[in-house]
Parts: sequence; C-alpha cells; structure tokens
Amino acid sequence: MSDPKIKNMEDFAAASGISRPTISKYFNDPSSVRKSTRQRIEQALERFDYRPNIYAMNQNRRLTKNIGIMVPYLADPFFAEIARKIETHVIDAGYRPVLLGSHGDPEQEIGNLENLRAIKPAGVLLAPLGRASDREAIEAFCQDVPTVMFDSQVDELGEAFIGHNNQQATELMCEYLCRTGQPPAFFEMRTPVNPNAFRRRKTYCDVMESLGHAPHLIQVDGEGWDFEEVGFREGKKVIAEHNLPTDTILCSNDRLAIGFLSAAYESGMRVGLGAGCAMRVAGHDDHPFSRYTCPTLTTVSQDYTAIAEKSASTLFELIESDSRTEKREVTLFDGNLVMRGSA
Amino acid sequence: MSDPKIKNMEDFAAASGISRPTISKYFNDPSSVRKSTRQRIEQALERFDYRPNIYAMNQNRRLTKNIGIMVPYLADPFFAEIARKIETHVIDAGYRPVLLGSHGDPEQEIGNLENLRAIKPAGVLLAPLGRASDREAIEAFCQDVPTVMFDSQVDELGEAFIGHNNQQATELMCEYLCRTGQPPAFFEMRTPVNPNAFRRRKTYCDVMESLGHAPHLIQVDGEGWDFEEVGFREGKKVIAEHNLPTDTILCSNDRLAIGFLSAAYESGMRVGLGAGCAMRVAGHDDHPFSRYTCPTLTTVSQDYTAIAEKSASTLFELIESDSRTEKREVTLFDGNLVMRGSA
DNA sequence: TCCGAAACTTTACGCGCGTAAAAAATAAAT
DNA sequence: ATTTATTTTTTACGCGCGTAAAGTTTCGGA
Repeated sequence: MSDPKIKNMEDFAAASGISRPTISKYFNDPSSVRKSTRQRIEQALERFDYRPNIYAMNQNRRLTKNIGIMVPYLADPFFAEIARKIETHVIDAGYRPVLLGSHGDPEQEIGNLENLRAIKPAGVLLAPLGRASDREAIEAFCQDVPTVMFDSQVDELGEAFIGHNNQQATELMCEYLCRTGQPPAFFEMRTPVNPNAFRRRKTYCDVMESLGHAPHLIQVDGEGWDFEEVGFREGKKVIAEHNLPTDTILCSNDRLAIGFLSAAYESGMRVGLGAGCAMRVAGHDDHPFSRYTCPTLTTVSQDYTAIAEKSASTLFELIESDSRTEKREVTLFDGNLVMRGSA
Repeated sequence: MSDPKIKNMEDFAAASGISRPTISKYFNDPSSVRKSTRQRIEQALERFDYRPNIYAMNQNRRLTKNIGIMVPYLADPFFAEIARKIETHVIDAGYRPVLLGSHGDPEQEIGNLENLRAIKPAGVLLAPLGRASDREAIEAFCQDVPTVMFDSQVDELGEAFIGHNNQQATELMCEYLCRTGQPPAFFEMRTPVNPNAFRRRKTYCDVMESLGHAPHLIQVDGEGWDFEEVGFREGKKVIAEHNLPTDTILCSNDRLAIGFLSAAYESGMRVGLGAGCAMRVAGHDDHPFSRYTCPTLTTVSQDYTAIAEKSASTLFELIESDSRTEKREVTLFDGNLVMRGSA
C-alpha cells in the first residue's frame, strides 16, 4: 500500500486516475456513474481509504444527505426503539440520521428545530411533543423543510402523518375487557401531554356507550412526562379511596399502567384474572417494559415496525420526488391485542 | 425590520457596521471581543437574525465545536438519562452535542466512531460497549480524537475515565444484605457484556469471604443487551429448581433484577421483607424503573449526576488546555444504598 | 496628558468541494 | 462503420467562512 498522502478529493482523483468531477458525482450518488467507473473508484477507495470532507461537501450541495429524527423523549424506551428503527432505514437509504430528543421540554423542541435548520437537512421525521409544542415554530419549520410527522400530530402540519390507530386499538381493548369481565374505567391524566390520549379517551367513551355501559373517567393530576410516577402516586390514591364502580382499569398508556400496577401491589391489591385477584388492569402501546410488570401487562400494541418503515419511506419519496405533496396523507396502523396476565 | 437580505457573514458585517473578521471572531468565542463590540453584534443579531453557515465554519476551523456523546444502548433509560445530562453540560459550555447510540452492536459502534471522525469533533465522551468493543478501533480513535471514557472502560484507553465505584457499592450492598438476613447469592450472566459486572462479581466474592460466608454465583446463559428477558427467563429456571442455599439474591444489575422480580411473581414467590415473603432480591444501579417494580427494588445507586458532570468537565479542560493529559486520571463515584421493598 | 497594549479594520488568500460549460472519449444503436 | 446518446475530462468559478499580516483606532493606566 504505497500511499501518496491523500488529503482531498483532488489527490484521490489523481491517485485513482479519475477526474475529480466524476469522483464528486460518485459520492453524490454512486449509481450516477458508469458501472466500470464505479468499480474503479471503489477499488481505489479501498487502497487509499479516502473520505470526503463532509463540511465542504454540504456547503455547496443543493441538499445535504442529512435526515433529522426528532422525538419528544429519548429516555422513554418506546421512542428510543422507534427512533432506532427509523435510524436504520435512514442509513440503509444512504442518508445520515441526526437524532434529537426534546426531553419533554417545549423550549428544547424549538431549539432542536433550530439546530436542524442549521444542518440544512434533506428532510425531517418529527414526533412532536404534542400539546406543549409551539405550533407556530413547527409550522414555520415545516414550510422550510420537508417534514413527515409520526406518533402524534400537531394540527395538520407536515407533509404526511404516520401513526397508530388509536380508535381501532382502543375499541379492540374495550370490547375485550367488556366481553371478559366488568366494563373498564378509564385511567388517565387530566391534561395529557399527548394528543393520542384524547382519541383514546373519546373512543373509550364511545365504545362504552355503544355497549350500553356508562363511561367512567378517572382523571388524575400530574404534569410532564414522568408517567410511571403519576400512575403510581395517583393509582395509590384511587385504590385507597376504593369507590370504583368496577374492578377493571384501562390505563391511557402502558407507562401509566406500570405505575398503577406498582401502586396496586403496594396496596395489597392482587391484579390479574385468576381466583383471588381483586382487579384487572390493562394498558396501551405494548411498551418494551410491559412484559416485565407484575403481573405482566395486558395491552394493545402499536405497530412500531410499520410506523417506522412507512414514516421513513414516505419521507424518502418526498425527498426524491423533490416536490411537496399535493394532498397531506394520513396513515394509521392497527394495533393488536396482547393478552398477558393483568387483564 | 428593514432587511437588506442577509445571506452571509459579509452582508451581516456590512449591516451591523463591524468588520467581518471581528464577526468571525465573535462567533468563535463571544468573549474574545470587546464588550461594547459584543453588544453591538448581539444587537444587530436580533435585528437581522443571521446565523453563520455551520458547514463553512467548520471547514476551516482548527477545531469544531462539536462534541460526540456515544453510549452503548440508547433504549436503556439509564444511558438515555446520563446522555441527556451530559448533553446539557455540553450545550451550556457552548459546544454542540452529537448523540450516538450503538444499540449493543459492535459494528454499529465502529460505524459510529467513523461518523464521529467525519465530523472532526473537538472531543468525544464515550461509553463503550465493553467486552464486545473492538479494542483496536477504539484505540486508534482515541489517538486521533481527545476522548474521555465513562461508565465502562476498555483497557486503559482514553484520556481519562469517570465511572461508578463498583467495589464500594457492591461492598455496601453485600454488607447490608448480610447484616439484615441471609447472605446473598449473586445472580449474573455467565459472560457479561459489561466490564463493571466483573468488578461486582469479584467484590461480591471478596466480601462474602471476608465475612466468613461461601460465595454462591448463579451464572446464567444469555447474550446481548436484553437483560430483563434474561433475568426473567433464567430467573424462572432458578426459582423452579429451588436448590438455592439462601433466600437472598443479589443481581448484578437492576435490569436483571427487574426480570427476576417478574419471574418470582409469576412463580408465586413473594419477594420482600415482611412476613409471608419467601425471598429477598436486590439490584445495582438505581435504574429509573427500579422504583416501579413489585415490590420496589432495593438497590445501590450510581451517581449519574456526578459522573455526567465530571466526564463533561474533564473533557472541556482537556480541549481548552489543548494538550493531552500526561497521566490518565480515573475517577470513581461512590454509590448509595437505596432501601426499598425488595430486600 | 501621553503611551503602550489591546482591539479592530483592511486586504488578501485558501480550504475542499459543488457545479456549470465545452471538449473529448466511450458506449450503444443503426 | 457511422451516427447518436451517454459518460467522462478539462477548465474554471464560486460557496461562506477561517485566518494571517499590516495598518489604524480605541482604551486603560500612570
């Protein structure tokens, strides 16, 4: 390996015997050069292991190869997982993922949008905070950068939305619970941070009424993203007061349910289906931890994989067609009932 | 807001009445220009809201303001949390954090190192995978980029290491368990991915011997980072065989303990201290979820905050002194006993 | 008040690459 | 073999900013 010190693309062009503009074209899109040329370049690439300077590359490109991925809360394994799946798709499609989490903080979300702007991304996959998001900031951003929203939407922003079918999934769970025992009460935060919670609440009420039961909402206090804490603290209160009209609790999401289950355990309430069990508890999302609760949590799954795949591919099409969508498309994936021990 | 279209630094210099080199200096380090000048610039900045092109900036800088933060597994809330804390320090110090997770995959870790190289970071904070890490790749990286390791170390690599005092913490827990009940058996993976696990095992054995008890290691099968799954599956086996010499289990980490507790619950073994409890279970780390297990998990905490703060500040000093450290410094922070319901 | 140091301005060059245009070479098709 | 379409080479410019050098202004302190 004789190496005449490859410092830049010019050196590499000389060393590989190919002109610099062609090399440049190759790095922009390997399939844009003739096959024989491509092979020669890749061969030289192994010999000299040159990598173009990404700063110089991106400075003059019409569009960078960066794709932003932004989620509201990275410490929630649910978002960490879906972000990871999306990351993989982004890499496979030849882009560079840039992962950002907002830690539940609206200001951080705005800051992240600014940081994303600064890197001039080809597109962004955005799961917004929801209620707390700055609508105007997001709207302005979507105007400048092709953005696909997932998980939760703020108004009708973004070129497309890919999410979970909260209505179908909640129906599924409500019907299951009603069929197999007492109709559920709905345990949720009074002012949920996430818009999905509203759909779940509404669907719960609708289903209950259509089945001839009176809906019963247990709306507890609590702010922020520490759902387990809220579920635990408020769950203890609810259980202590024991004026529930039913023995079945449907939590608005799994993280609340995880806290609630812990509260039930501490309160000496045995949760589950068998004899000697005093109540049933169900969740929503199929959170990664829901299979390790005590008892394991019966829930309804989100189709992570499909949501991640569809979000990514939608953005890729958007970018590659180089055009804004005429009609904003909304895609929802159905959930599946995951029957475990708690209900 | 009359705006003569600010497109670049030159326009902004003209509009603000300050020379471009001074503006450039300001963006490199605001404190490097005179106070009155700084105010004039910041005033103009508000009027025109110009932001320098980061690609052009970084192309010619000796050192970018980027700082890489890399953790082995972002879907583990422990790492997500510590990464978040570090991120905050990085931003406060005027740098740009770039967060990367390796998803437990050595190849991804290598890929991440390459990606970090490409952005020419001022420094990197690295929590390596551990046993699975490619030692040579990391060594080569550390040679090129000022790197501070945290959480777990690979050999003696990096300019410094900041971590958890596994020995002190394990001693603390072992002594507590022995003082308050039967001496513990140690539940762990046969071939742990994380070097910290080895220290914990060794310390467990040492303490047990010094207290006159025979160490008892329960080494279970399992690969990868799905610790809860391993704890659950193997926990069930261990409990079913019920040939334990003790009623007390010390898990090598909280995630194993979370799985183990779930297994105990499913097996009908009541865990805790009160009457009617058949066994005690303890963990290690004070994982964010450990306060929501059933029963809540007695564990020994890692000082997240201190580790994050010290890691970051160590790197900043390294960068700002513009010199490699003569002596590699190792800092360990003590853990605290967190007494909850399980032991 | 003066002087020296510090900060700023002017001028100028270069970084590494994108990209446009025209000329040359190659491949595909008749 | 000739034409035609495609790809590559040559040449050249510019992006937005870092930074060096030399000259000019401003500032703090005695």
